[in-house]
Parts: sequence; structure tokens; C-alpha cells
Amino acid sequence: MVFACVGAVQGIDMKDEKDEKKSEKPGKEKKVVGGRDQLIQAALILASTTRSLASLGLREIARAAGLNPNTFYRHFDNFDDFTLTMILQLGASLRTSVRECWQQPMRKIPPADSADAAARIRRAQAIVKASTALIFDHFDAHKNTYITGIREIHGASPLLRKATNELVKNIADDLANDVLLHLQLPADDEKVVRETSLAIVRQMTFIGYEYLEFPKRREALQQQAEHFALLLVVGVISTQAPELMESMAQVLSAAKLS
Amino acid sequence: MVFACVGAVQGIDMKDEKDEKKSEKPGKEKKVVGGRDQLIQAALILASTTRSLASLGLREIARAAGLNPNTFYRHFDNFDDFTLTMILQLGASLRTSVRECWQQPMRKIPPADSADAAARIRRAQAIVKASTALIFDHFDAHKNTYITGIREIHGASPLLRKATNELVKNIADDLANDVLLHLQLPADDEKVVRETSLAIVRQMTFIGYEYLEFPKRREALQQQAEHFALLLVVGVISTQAPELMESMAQVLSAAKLS
DNA sequence: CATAGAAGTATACATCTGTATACCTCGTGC
DNA sequence: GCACGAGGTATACAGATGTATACTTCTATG
Repeated sequence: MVFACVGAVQGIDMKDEKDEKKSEKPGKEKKVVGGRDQLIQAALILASTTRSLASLGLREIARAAGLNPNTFYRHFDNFDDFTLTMILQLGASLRTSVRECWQQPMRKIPPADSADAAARIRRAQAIVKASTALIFDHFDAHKNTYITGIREIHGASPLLRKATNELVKNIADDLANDVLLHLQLPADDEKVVRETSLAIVRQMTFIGYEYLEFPKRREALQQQAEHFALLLVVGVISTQAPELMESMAQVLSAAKLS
Repeated sequence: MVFACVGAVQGIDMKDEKDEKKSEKPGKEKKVVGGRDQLIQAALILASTTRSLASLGLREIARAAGLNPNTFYRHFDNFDDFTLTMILQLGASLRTSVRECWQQPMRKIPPADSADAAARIRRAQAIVKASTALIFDHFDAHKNTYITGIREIHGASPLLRKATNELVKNIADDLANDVLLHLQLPADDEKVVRETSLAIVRQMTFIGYEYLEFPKRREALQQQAEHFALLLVVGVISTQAPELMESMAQVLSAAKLS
């Protein structure tokens, strides 16, 4: 009833935000990246340092990207559309690049005599060690992506949960396939190798996140990761190929002294 | 300048929310629980079904609890104060109750002849199996707490991350202590047992969350959990006490046929 | 060259949020 | 028997947010 004055109030939303983003290099390379990628990049930084992806605000992201809030709608329908696109895009790139971390050692470390069980086990050990180091470097190189991605694995959004869990599963399957092909292990049961790979990737989720939060702990965490992987390898061999146990015992007792 | 009318506008915030919470049972047991616990309970349900704990709104929680937003400040200073209190309280209760899940099988399954290595290994197997079943029941009984807690392990709030990670570590230490005392395993190296326990608890984080999201998968997940734990036990024994390998091989090949 | 569409901006506004101030209502201890 | 403090409520308001409408560039293609 007393709202008659409302019509007269003008411009109360003017200067909503005081962006000072005018005329940065009005020369040639003005829009080297599209607003779409600017938004994704801004959201990645925000999500990895302040909040969960799904809880970010559309205005907040646009502000961080130096863009108008409405620009958001030019590229994405929903907020879900945005976050999902982002996770899928980042995830796909991560998946292919992390695979190199174990494929390279598998290629570089020469195959062992397939009759010499002990040599094959030693080779597996060496590959685990080299791969772990490369994976930690990979964490460093993709810090924000890892933090944001891992955060959504058990996050609140069912959509992102599904996407990230599929990513984990795919990475684990890549690992399993490569192990089956190139590790020269007597792994009769493919299912066991797949399950074990999944367990390793999941564990690396914890270790990697801890590493990114406390980089100083790298040495201890790297060793923990190697240890864990080797424990599983030994476990798999013991249950799948008990006939190799004695040669494994030799390798292990030799390693204990080092 | 055109805001002269603002002073005249009255009651624009009246009836902020249309709560219909008047006079529910005006009889005796009116306030059986304090508002403090009502808030915690409401937040637990909201967090486990809709959003991350730290991203909940204070008004949202109060609304769900049927209380006035300001009641919040009667019990907690900050929002951080609230969430931290909540996690610590729920976590402490969870820690003591989950311990029973493995302590009970350890008590109920009779000790094996300490000279009979194979018997001790079979006992460990039985304890793992029984404990896993109880732990899955525990997931069911504390669904909301698990979902909310696990979500914060890699969540955005450093405070909650610290609290939940300490909880995980404490639960893992409980497990390690009980294993060292009651599992009759030749575990020379205490550090290995602690690390392995941590890995198991972390893995159960994934498996438990998946179970709570897809209860139908219980059987497969339970088996996966048992499998994983046994693989680690075998791995630990192989590396710590290679002299037990041959009796282990017997048990394993016998189990394979079953 | 014209022009249509894509990308971006400006303004607006209803709605929700955290919080401040003030008031009410018990049960307890003096 | 009364003062007081803890727990709870009512009202208010400044600020932020998502989104709608309309305007302005650019840029590619006929």
C-alpha cells in the first residue's frame, strides 16, 4: 500500500560492480581466448581455493573472469551445464596425460627374461617407483584440476559425482589395461587386476590431495604410495600365482636390506 | 537522492517466512530436545541430501529446524563454530561405535593355535569377513553422518578437512591397535600395520559412499571390501614374514576352490 | 558493402541472505 | 517473590544473487 514510491526509484542498481577492466591493451591480440574459457579458468581457480564447484555463484565467476554476469548465458544454459562441461573437459585432458606417467616407465625399463620370475618382479618394482614419481609431478602440474576434481568425487552434486567417478573408473581401466599388456605378471584373473587398479587410483586420490595441501610431505607420501602399490602387487601375485612365492620371497628379503 | 521515501516504507520484511509451526502438541513434552540439537539434526539431513555442509545457509538450517534464524546465534558464534562442533560431535560418536564392528568378531572368533600358521591365517580371513558385514550395517545405521562426513574429507573448508582427516586417522589407529593386539599376525613392523589400516579405512570411504548411494550393490561391494582387505593382509604377511608364505599358499589354494 | 548473428554490456528488480536491535518468556537461585 | 539470564521470537535492512530485457559491438559471409 505504501509502495507508490517504488516506481520513482531509478538507478538503484547502477554501478552494481565497479569493474576496472577497460581497455587492457587495445592493440591487436585483444581476445586471444574466448569468454567461455575465461569463465572455466576463473571457476577452476575459485573452486580450488575457496569453495566447492557447485556452490560457486554465477556472478562470482563472471566477476573473477572480468566479464559481465550475463555473458554466462551466452555459453551455458544452466549452472549444471557449466560445471558438467567443465569437469568433462578437464577430466578428458587429465585422463590422457596421466596415462603417460606409467606408460613411459613401462616403455623405458627393458623387459625381463620371461622365464626369470624374480627379474620380472624386480622390473615391476622399478616401474612402480618411476611411475609414482611422475604421478607426483603430474599432481603439481595440474594442481587446481586435481583439487577441484577430487572434491567433487564425494561432492553434493549427483551429476558431478557421476562424472568424476566415471573418470576415476576410466583412469583405473587404462591402468589395468596397460598392466595386463606390459607388466609381464601372471595375472590370470583380469577382474582382480581391474579391481586392484581401481583401489590404487582411489588411494592416490587421498595421497594426491594430501600432497597438494602439504607439499612438504612429498617424500613420505611418495614412499607411502609406492609401498601401497607394491603391497597390492605382492598380494595379487600371492593369491593368483602362489608358485611364484619363493622367487618373490628372495626379492623381498633382498629389498629389506637395502 | 531519491530515497526520501525509504523511511516511510514499513513492514516490507514482515512475514518473511510463513512458518506454520504453531502449537504442535501443547501438552507436556514440548521441548524434549534443545534447539541446539534440532539445528544439528536439521543441518545433518540437509547436508546429506542437498548440499555441502559449509555451503548451507544459516536461515536454511533454522527453517528446516522450525526455528527462528536468530536462534542460531544463541548457540554458536560463527558458522564455522557450528559446522566444526557438529563434525566433532558426530565423529566422536561414530568412532567409538564403528570400533565394535571389528572388535566383536575378534572377540567371538576363538583364537587359533599360535603354532599353526595356517589356522591363524584362516582366522584372520574369518574376522575380515565378519567385520565387513558389520561395517556395512553400520553404514546403514549412520547413513547421513557418513555421507556428510565423507563429503568434507576433501571438502572446501580447511577446518572441516582437518577435523575429518583426523577422524579417519584416529579410526585407522584404533583398527591398527586392535589388529596388533588380537589378530595374532607376525607383524614385526608396527608402522606397516598403521599404514595399511589407514589405507583400508580410506578405501572404505569410497566403498561405503558408493554403497549408500547404490544400496543394491551391497553384495558386490562387500565382496570387494573383503577382497581388498585380504589382499593387503596377504601382502603384509608376504613382506613381513616370508617364512609363512607356504602355509599361506595352502590356505589360498584351498580357498580358491570354494 | 550490407547484414545477420554471436558475444558482450547495461540496467533493473524480486528474492534471499546474514545480521542488528529489541522484545518476550520461562525456570532458577537468592 | 523477584530479578536475571538463557533460549526463543519479531522486525528491519543493507547487500548479494539469479535472471529478464534491451542495447551495443564485432565479425564473418552473402
